[in-house]
Amino acid sequence: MWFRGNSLRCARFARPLEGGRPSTQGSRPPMRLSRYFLPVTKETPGDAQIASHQLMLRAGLIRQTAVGIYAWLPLGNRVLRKIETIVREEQDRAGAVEMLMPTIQSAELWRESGRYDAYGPEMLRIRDRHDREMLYGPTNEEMITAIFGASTKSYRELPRILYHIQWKFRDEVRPRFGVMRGREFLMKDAYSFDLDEAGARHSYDRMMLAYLRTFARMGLAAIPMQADTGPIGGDLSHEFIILAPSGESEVFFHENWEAPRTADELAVSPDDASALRAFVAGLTADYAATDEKRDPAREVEAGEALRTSRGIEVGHIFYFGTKYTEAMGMRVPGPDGQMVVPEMGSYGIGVSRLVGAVIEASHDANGIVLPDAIAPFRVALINIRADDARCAAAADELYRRLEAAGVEVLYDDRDERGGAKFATADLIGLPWQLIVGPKGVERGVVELKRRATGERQELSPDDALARVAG
RNA sequence: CGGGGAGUGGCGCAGCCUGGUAGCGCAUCUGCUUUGGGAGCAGAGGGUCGCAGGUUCGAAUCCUGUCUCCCCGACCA
Repeated sequence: MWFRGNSLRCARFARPLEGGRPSTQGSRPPMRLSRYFLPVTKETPGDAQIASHQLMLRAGLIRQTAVGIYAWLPLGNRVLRKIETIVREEQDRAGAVEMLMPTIQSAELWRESGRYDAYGPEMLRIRDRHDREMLYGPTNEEMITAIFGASTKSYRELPRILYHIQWKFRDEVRPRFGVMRGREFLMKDAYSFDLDEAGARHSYDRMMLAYLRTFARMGLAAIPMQADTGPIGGDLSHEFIILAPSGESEVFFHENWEAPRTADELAVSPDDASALRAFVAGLTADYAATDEKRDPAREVEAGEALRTSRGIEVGHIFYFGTKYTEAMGMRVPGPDGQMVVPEMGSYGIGVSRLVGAVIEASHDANGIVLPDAIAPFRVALINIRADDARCAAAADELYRRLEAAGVEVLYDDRDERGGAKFATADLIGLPWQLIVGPKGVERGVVELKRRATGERQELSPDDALARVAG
């Protein structure tokens, strides 16, 4: 049996390694390009159509393994994790509680809500060895309601917002655009449980704020737009759209939405329901709607300030009342002793989709231009003369100092020509390039280039470090 | 699911119509020269042409089946 061989291998690995290793190597991933796995290509792969997909393949972020299914290579994985971390921090800040539910679910759960038959062929259905019907979860409303409902015995345990960040699968008829419309995708989905509609609105506003902050931190202008609630049902719903020419849908909005908000502008406390309501109402006062939800009257009102664009959906929040709590039989005794069916909302962010969406919104002719907040490394350290001892020593020294200062650095120490290294650095789009060359070393300076603007300056190594660390 | 297209060294492609020693560019390896924006020259390695049948003296090429992938449409985070 395969597991016997496997356990034998495990046993071998369990033996202590001979000889010692420097502790830093054990605890830190290699960030020297000569030991990294970054398969970049000069030519554009034939099967990618849009810029972000082409660039993600060329820059060695992903590889497709089946239609709509991607492996995340080291650099892509780091971007994914950066985004995930921001999402998590803002969920936590909003008062949501993280958990983790499985990818595989039982059909029985979905029969309770009636969605097993309703969902259609987008659901990947599988059978286990006992011929039990299972599925690879496309979402988790049923599961969270079953779990949370089974252990919640009083109104005193409400409200709650629970979330997890987990892989989902939807068997799209036609996957395309790389990770932006894959079949397997990483998603943050949160579920709120409240005693009444007023409470549910507060939960909704908490998530609205968390979403605005999440996208603001990524440097994205993500616009909350009135949206259809889709097959999931409900009446209060916003899609978060970022603008990009290749977006999947047409959107209409007031020009005030064009400037990205900063997280500082969104510093209201999520716990004060009425203050938050007022704040969110103010923020969302300007018109913004997807194609299906256009409002001619408000567009006339916006007048000259009305803008239209293509957009990519990166998040969706909606309140849908008692649809699942009712179907799954969740009830708790309320303050007056009467049974109450909790009000729910659910809130998704397409984490893996965001990687593509950000790149779609931020690239140029030379490659990806990553926002600082989600860059896999902050600095590309480039020694343009690997054979020059003085350059190598200067670059090695900078590498050590950057790491010591806690700056995430990818050190291009490969035996390549300068041009190839510049091209790679531009392609992968790290925010800063720190360039060490013989001319500069001669004069005791290094060159610092900002990827987004192309702006370069010569600085002493000390000043360059300070600039990059700040 | 309907319509269209493609599978040929790691990547991008030609060859197929008209069957006869499998080619080009990039990448890789070796040597020399080069070294601030994907270097030059010389040499080398690497492909049972997606897979399975069939036709034929002979199949990348023709026929049948099958798998995989791409594009357009309807659908979706």
